Amino acid sequence: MNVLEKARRMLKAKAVRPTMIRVRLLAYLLAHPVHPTADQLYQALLPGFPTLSKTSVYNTLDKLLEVKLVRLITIDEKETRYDAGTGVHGHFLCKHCSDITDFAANPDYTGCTELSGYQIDDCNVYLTGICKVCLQNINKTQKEEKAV
Amino acid sequence: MNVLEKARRMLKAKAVRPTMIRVRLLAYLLAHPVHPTADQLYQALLPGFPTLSKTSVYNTLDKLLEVKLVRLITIDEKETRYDAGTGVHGHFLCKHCSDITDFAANPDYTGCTELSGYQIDDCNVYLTGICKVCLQNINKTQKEEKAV
DNA sequence: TTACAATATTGTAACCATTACAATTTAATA
DNA sequence: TATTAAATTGTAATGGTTACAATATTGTAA
Repeated sequence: MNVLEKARRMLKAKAVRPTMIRVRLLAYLLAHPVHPTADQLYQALLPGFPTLSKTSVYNTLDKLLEVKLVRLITIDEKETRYDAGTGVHGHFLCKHCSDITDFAANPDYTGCTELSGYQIDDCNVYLTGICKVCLQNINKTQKEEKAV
Repeated sequence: MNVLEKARRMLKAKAVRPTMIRVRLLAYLLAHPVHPTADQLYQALLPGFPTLSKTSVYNTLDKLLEVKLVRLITIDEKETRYDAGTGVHGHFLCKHCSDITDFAANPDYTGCTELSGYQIDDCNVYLTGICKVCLQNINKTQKEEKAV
């Protein structure tokens, strides 16, 4: 089953009309788990969908958020990112290359005294730092500078 | 020691000039751990500091962030909030009343395979849901509606 | 199929938090 | 006091997001 069909079924399962935009946008998110911004989604879908408007991207994302097929990621305060990845997982933002890496995280705060009696609907774990690749590049550069 | 003096000492310890704005803003954050927005800080400080400008609030926050006396909270994608609370703790956002509650959280992801070799500098845990008080109000309202 | 109503999409303009920048003020040092 | 660096301010711009009205599309029923 290709990703378009998969997206179509996911939408139907949530009783959301599987319109062109919705299917394509969800399919893109499923096929490209890189947490794109709204603008990146717009730019990516535009070639295959020339009548697409930015507003429609936002409308579509709102609808997908509403039925929880998509999650918001606010790890970067500059712009919101979107993720169709299911299941709880954390996000690591590299301050050097701005890439976001997923990692396994399923924290349990039900026993937390401060939150006793609270209804917890959603959980996001955001880490920031420097990723492996950037660390290696930085080390390499420093050695070269020393050598000079 | 009052909170202004405490703020002054914290700034000196970080080698940041304890200017009027910085001392007052940090003191306000220490005394009001409610995670205000930049605009809320501006409105709160303005009466006691009529020449204050919005830009200065942002500049001051940037400086305090730089020396890590303040943390960013991006749990709400609409606007950034600021927190002078020290130590790792999580934030719970009530979707009903928009209040943010702190809770103890000190997750350890150093053993996480996906992040092996990564340098982790900062950690934020964001939960959303409905707080105790709002849950009780909702229940009360529902009972009253049933009674009618 | 056709007509109608509901829903979805689009373009434009507005909104608003944040930032850029240049001018002014304040503070530190000699 | 003079000099210089740092801090503060006001204005204008930036840019992601949203409001809204017009248009297009879809689903349903006759």
